[in-house]
Amino acid sequence: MSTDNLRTLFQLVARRYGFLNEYCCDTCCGQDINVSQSHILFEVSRQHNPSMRDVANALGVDITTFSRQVKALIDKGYVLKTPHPEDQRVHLLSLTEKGKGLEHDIDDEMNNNLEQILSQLNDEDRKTVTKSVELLNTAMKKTENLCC
Amino acid sequence: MSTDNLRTLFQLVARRYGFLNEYCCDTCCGQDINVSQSHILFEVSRQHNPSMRDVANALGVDITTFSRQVKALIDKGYVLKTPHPEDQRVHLLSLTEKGKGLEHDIDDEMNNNLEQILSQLNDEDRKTVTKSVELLNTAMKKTENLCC
DNA sequence: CATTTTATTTGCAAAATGCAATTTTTATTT
DNA sequence: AAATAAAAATTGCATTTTGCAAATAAAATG
Repeated sequence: MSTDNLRTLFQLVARRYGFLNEYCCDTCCGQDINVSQSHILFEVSRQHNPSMRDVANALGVDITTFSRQVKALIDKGYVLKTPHPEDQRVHLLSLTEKGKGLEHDIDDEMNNNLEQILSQLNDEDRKTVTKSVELLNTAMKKTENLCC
Repeated sequence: MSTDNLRTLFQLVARRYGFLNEYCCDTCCGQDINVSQSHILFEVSRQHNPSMRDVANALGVDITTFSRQVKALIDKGYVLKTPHPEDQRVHLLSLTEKGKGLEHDIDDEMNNNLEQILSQLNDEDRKTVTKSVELLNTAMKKTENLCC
């Protein structure tokens, strides 16, 4: 069927998914936040009161760049930063109601678009893909030491 | 099994694949080129004598930024730019031998790492994943109007 | 032949990046 | 308990990246 190697297939899917991310980020918030800021919303929403470092590490970005992006999100009213009750060095991140709203909108839009993509497949293929993404997550998590 | 929604699963896989990309790019060329330049190598290698615009469009990047990144790749000896024989406005891109070598190294490294990730799966799951990436590519290609 | 369109490049200003150094707080050592 | 080291986060600063607007050059259109 396809003559492309594994890397090529992954590369193209990742690229197209990246386009979808940009598109949904734009659609949901105009130009109020950029894509890397939407990644921060996603990760803060996923984790429970993470520290700055937690999120920066998860996203694989430099902590100093991250610090400034978070400040931008705070200024825009999407994120809160509260000192850790037992360790004043640490600042915990959370989403404001506005931030939760935006993150929810983006998540919705992304899921809708992914549904639309998967709707091209028959039920069996669809299940195959869904299962594969889970398999991939598990396998990649185990192999995390490969890159970072 | 997993309680994450579709978007979350995709987001994490895409993120991890991005890490892999950075890692392989670093491993193969030190700091001689950056990740977006490696994307250019990948795309120029895939297409047959594409124009500037062809590649910029495929990668979804602004043509002016692209123009400068290509210039950097030319200066480093990875890419050639030759005028289109029938339309002097158009410049065709190709890889030098050095560029082909680097692209090949990165491709190799990426495939090896992906193999290592998939090696955690049994044969059936592995086939499931491989087939899914192909299915996804096809479905995403058809739905391309969604975002760009 | 004049005008428009297309491909690409540059000017320029804004944004993002990351290293080094700093500040603040906690942990460790003696 | 004082001194030192380590950790979390921020800021200074210089470099790189970005993208819009304008410019250039060549082809297409009228």
